[in-house]
Amino acid sequence: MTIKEIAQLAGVSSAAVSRYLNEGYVSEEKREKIKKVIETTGYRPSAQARMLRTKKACLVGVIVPKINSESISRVTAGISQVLSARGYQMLLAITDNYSKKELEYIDLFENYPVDGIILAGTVVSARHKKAFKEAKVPIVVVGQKVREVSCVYHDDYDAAKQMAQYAAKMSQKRLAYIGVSREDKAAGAARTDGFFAGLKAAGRTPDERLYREAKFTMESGYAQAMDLMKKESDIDIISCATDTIAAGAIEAIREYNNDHEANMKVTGFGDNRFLRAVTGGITTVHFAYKTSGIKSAELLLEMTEKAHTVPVQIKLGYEMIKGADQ
Amino acid sequence: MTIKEIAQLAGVSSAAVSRYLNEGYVSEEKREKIKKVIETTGYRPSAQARMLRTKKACLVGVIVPKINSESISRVTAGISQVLSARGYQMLLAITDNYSKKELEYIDLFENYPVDGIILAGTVVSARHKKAFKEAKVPIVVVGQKVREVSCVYHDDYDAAKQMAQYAAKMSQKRLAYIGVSREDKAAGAARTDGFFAGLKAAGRTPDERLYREAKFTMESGYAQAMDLMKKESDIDIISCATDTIAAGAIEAIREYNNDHEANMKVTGFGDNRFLRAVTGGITTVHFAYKTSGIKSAELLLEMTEKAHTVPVQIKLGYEMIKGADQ
DNA sequence: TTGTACGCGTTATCAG
DNA sequence: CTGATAACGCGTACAA
Repeated sequence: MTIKEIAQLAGVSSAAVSRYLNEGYVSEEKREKIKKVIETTGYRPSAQARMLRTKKACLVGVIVPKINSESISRVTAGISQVLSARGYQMLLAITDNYSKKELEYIDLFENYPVDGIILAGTVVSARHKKAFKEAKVPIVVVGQKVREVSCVYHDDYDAAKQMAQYAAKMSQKRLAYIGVSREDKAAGAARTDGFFAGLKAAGRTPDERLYREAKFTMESGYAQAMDLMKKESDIDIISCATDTIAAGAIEAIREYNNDHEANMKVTGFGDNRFLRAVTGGITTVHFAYKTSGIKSAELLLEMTEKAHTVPVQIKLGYEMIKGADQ
Repeated sequence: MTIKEIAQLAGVSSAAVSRYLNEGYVSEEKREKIKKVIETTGYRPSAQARMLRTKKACLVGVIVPKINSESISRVTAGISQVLSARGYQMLLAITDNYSKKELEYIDLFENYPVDGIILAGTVVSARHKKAFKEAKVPIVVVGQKVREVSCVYHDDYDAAKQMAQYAAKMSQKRLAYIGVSREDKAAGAARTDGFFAGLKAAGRTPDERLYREAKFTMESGYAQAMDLMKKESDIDIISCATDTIAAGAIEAIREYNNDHEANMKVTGFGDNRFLRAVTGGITTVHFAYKTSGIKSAELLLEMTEKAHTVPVQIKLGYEMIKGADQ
């Protein structure tokens, strides 16, 4: 079904049909005819052809490191909500944590073309920044603070600082921290720095022997927590950079103590609902992930419409969630 | 940057550039020239224009009820893996469990047009079946058994039957089941029927007072488990239709017993990794969700390429996961 | 208000 | 092997 066929069936020109579908400017009489034909044929204009002509794709590319993660899926849900409400479609790309793929997808989407790109960033390298600068379409980074383009991020530093102070109060003995690579400025550098700043503010001296670095997986959290317990003694709190890592740590603690009650607490980041329900709640930080998805999508659409030039940085707050064990 | 400009810069025709980019059929001399120009300009052909011309979008529409769910995100990860390996992009639509939106998106995607649609189905109504029959592009349903189109689904009935027999062995007293709406043939009807069949096979008489129906959320699982404990006594096992519901039940049990050790066990479906790590593992069923995503994408691409006509039904097996508590 | 004609960036055809 | 040229389906100046 093309617009021409519809025009023929309705006995009008294709331009009239096009106008009927878009602006207006068509007499009541023809409007009726066209309407009838469209309804009986179930005609729907081709989005492709329209895009080619109008240069407006109503399409946004979303690049995420992985989809099987609560934080990311909440961000994605927020993005999707805004996009679909505004008639946009979402082209989703999953990079499996390959930084290189992020660049490939930015390139691919740019030339697709999409109207804009939302990147749920992990590591922002120099090559990323170059790509941001040269980008032909608006880009919004969510989850990381970036100077080159607009971004929506969380206050990781302050959250971690406050968390450390909480944890210091809870701890009678030694306090360990399992972080992630500093390459990730948000979950890595900011949380680690904030955490150690919090420790100092609480009058504690950070101890390198009590610091471990994990990947973003439960397995890795499990391994690092095990390592801590085997090599160090008198730890009563293991603070983790994510709830996923915390889940691994909980598993490790249970196993290390042969299912007996252990005198060891775990804290996390992210307020994973599953974890909260099942454990009764550990001390963690609630970040408004869905909100950051919503904000980033709104920001992006605004940029596509108004041709912004000045990058905007939006910092979202957080909420400490006290554990049931505290 | 258009193909014409590239052609001009390289001193060849646009057709030559097109051939260079696709099939071949271009002399070594010109090939060099074109290559150089493309590299210096960073030209990338417009996917839009290509689609319009070739009627091949290299685009697959994926419709899911929600993204913030482990099973769905695993399915999606599988789909994405296959699609990106084969050079396809994924257009993701989230329906928020509105069955009506599924139909809208099918319609939208069909006229987009996309090369095919994967529907992570929940409730398959008569209108769905009508849409399947009238579809102009291949459709694969994942997670539900459907006769009208190809599908990839899990053996929910047998899994539930076996689960009931396990649960019956574990139970000394009364055994409750929290299911979901029968409108969902897979997680609802099949699991419920299988479960009761398993109970009978184990020599138990199903008791309606011990059956509850929940939504697909922790909150709902929590509420139904609470209701069970308040109204019925001597329950020692609560089997749940999903791990998410099971998580809610675990929370309810903990709260009902004021954090004291309860003599009550929970089973689930889905083998949620988070739940396994944190609880030490409840008895559950592992479904190969990622595999079903992979299979459905492979099936769909095969259909787009070979113009299949006969629907294929793929049933995937399952694996019982014994709980640590058993 | 209406229809004609052109162009968006590609690929496919066909004559050279 | 190559280069004009005609589509693909739509939106829109422009003339009527």
